[in-house]
This record gives sequence, C-alpha cells and structure tokens, in this order.
Amino acid sequence: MKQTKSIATDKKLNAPLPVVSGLRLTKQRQEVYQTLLEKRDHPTAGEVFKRVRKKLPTISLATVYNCLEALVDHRLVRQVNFERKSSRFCPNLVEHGHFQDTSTGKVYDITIKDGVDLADFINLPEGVCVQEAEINLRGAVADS
Amino acid sequence: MKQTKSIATDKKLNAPLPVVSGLRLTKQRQEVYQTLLEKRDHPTAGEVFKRVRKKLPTISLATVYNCLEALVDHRLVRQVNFERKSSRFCPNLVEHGHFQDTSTGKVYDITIKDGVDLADFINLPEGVCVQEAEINLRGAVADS
DNA sequence: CTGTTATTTAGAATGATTAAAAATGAAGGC
DNA sequence: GCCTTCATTTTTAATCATTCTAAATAACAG
Ligand SMILES: [Mn+2]
Ligand SMILES: [Mn+2]
Ligand SMILES: [Zn+2]
Ligand SMILES: [Zn+2]
Repeated sequence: MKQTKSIATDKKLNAPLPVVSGLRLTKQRQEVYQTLLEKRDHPTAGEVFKRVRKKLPTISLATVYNCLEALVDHRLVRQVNFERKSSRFCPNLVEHGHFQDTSTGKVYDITIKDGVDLADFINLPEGVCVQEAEINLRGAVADS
Repeated sequence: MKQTKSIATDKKLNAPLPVVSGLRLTKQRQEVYQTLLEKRDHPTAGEVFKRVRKKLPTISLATVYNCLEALVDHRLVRQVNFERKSSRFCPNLVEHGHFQDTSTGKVYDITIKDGVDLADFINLPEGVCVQEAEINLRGAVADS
C-alpha cells in the first residue's frame, strides 16, 4: 500500500532520542528508538528485539519492553493495539489512526482530514474530556 | 455518565438469542446473551462468568469464552478492547464507538453523528475497503 | 571520582485466553 | 419418541505476551 507522506514521516531517519527530563539516556533506549524510526512498519516488541539485537547483541527482551514502555510513557512513541494481538509501536507523533490489511497483517498510518475534530463526527456526551483517541481500521486492499 | 438512547438500547431486555444458521441453540449461549442484554455495561468474560453462574451454576469459564466467541463470530455481539486489558462485550449492534472513563474504568457507547461516513474525516488510501472500524476514546468526565 | 539510583539483565511469574480430550446434548431423520 | 451424528460443554492443561524480581550494571548529579 502506498505510504502517505507526513511531517513525521519526513523526520530524520536517525534522529537521536530527545533528552527529556526523567528519561535517562541509555544505549538500549537510543537503539530501540532508532529502530522504530528506521523502519516505520509498526513492529511488535518481539520484532524490535530481533532488530535491536543486531546492534546490541546482549540486550534482553525485558529491556526492549522496558524501553518501549519508557518511550510510550514519555509520549515519544505510540502503542498500537489491534484486537488482542501483540502491541505494535509507532514513532509517528502526528495525530493519526491505523489501518491493518487483513490479508497481510501489515499496519499503515492513516491521517485525519485537515481541520477535522473528533466532536465533528462523534456525539460526545456532556462534560467528557477526551485524552486519548484510537482509530483502528481493518480491511482489504485492492489487488494488493 | 448519562446514557445516550439508541435503537439498540431500546431493544427488549430479554430478547431470545436469534436463531442463526450454524449457531446451535444451547442454554449456555442463551444465558450468556441474556446477560449481555440485561446490563449493558461492557462486562469482561470473567464478569459475564460471575453473572451467568447465578442462573447456570455449573457453567465453566471456558464455555463463557466459547459462547462469547460464537456470538462475536456470528455478529450478534461486539468485542471491545481497550489497550491490552481484558476484552469486553457489547450487544449493541448499531455502529458506534466506545469511551472509557479513566477514573472509573467504565465503558460507554458513543454514537457516530447521523449521516457521517468514515471517509468524511479520514484520508483513506486508494483501494482500501474498510471491513471493521474501531473508535476507542479514553478521558475524564466532569464532576463524575 | 564517588555515591546514589535508575536501568538492565536473566529468569520466574502472571493472567487472559486457547487448546485437548472425554462427556454431554442439540438437531435432524425415521 | 428414538437414534445417530456431530457440535458443544466441561475440566484440565497449555500458550504466550507481558510483567515482576532480584542481582548486576551504569547514568549522572555533586
Ligand atoms: Mn505505560
Ligand atoms: Mn473469533
Ligand atoms: Zn502509526
Ligand atoms: Zn458498545
């Protein structure tokens, strides 16, 4: 499927892990973050583990989980869940949703139309303040 | 939070499990389905198990999972997932999304504005045919 | 450089869900 | 109603992604 361009897609492929208060800089975290930037295919923790091991052969799976959690908690990475499958991870910080091709399992970013707001198409009850919005689609792609 | 009325919300509280080809009618399935209709609070499988046991004290948890899976596969019930928490189950078949109150954990149905279509606010790539759409919000509710 | 603490690591534990296999029962034909 | 067949239920064990534990290591503030 054709990839849509976006600000985040144009981000440098080897941007260093931003210095954020409360997030100690370790080579494991840098490498996990780099790995997510280099191939934006929404890998699972296990897939990230396989990739990072090429650079850091002694890293453990638990550390990959720890790093991903730290990155997610600091909002440098988003966690994407389809049904009860393994979580996937996405470094695109622009507001977007996800589409999964049911025949390949691959996950793609989908962007929200410019200037569109949640409340424009959803009946939000009085007094609710939406903090996180998840839009996950699944379906087929023509020809493939 | 105030419940929004909908066609499905007005459905009889004790509608029998519809006869569907390929779905054999058992008292376990009927009771699981009834339980979902009676209290539309998006219970987990474990919660359904606790409720159904009052009527069918010998039912097993595996059977509750089996029944829920059968109902979901036959599109009589929807499965709702927030992050990696236990799946929840919803008998509302009208197209809708879900909102979770982060302070109580409770899940509410949210309806899509009338006449609004996915493609109206999402940039769908060429040739994709959306088969399932999941809209899950989390946030806070005023006063509570 | 040193001390303090967060992080990493290997391994064990967790918990929701699924699978296996034997027992049960729903539905269809007679 | 009775029989046959095959889906479903039940109990139990297995799976598997993720989290926890405790000891070893390494950021980084002073
Ligand atoms: Mn977290
Ligand atoms: Mn299913
Ligand atoms: Zn993404
Ligand atoms: Zn619902």
